[in-house]
Amino acid sequence: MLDAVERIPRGRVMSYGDVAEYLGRGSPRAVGTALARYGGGVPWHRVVTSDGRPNPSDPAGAAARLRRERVPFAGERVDMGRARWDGRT
DNA sequence: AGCCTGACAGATA
DNA sequence: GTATCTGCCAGGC
Repeated sequence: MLDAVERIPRGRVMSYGDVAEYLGRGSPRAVGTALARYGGGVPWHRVVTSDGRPNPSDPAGAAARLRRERVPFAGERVDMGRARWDGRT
């Protein structure tokens, strides 16, 4: 479950729905819940919403980390389509 | 089992 | 652009 998030390369991000799809099971909510409960020790800041907005919990911190990792930003949002990771590295 | 809540997503107005 | 509705899965009571 969380390994999917751990696999997200530097400079890329994945939406909750993408993680769920990548895992092949669950739903964005399940991913969110799982991360909220067991999300310790994983680059949770690389998980964003489908809009490209960082985590509702720590948007500022996540945005800062993402910027630091050269994640393509589009204003306050992450540039999905470019930063979105398919899972093929 | 049923009911409520939550780090979500997509459609519609 | 925002606001609302519905579907989804997991966890707590």
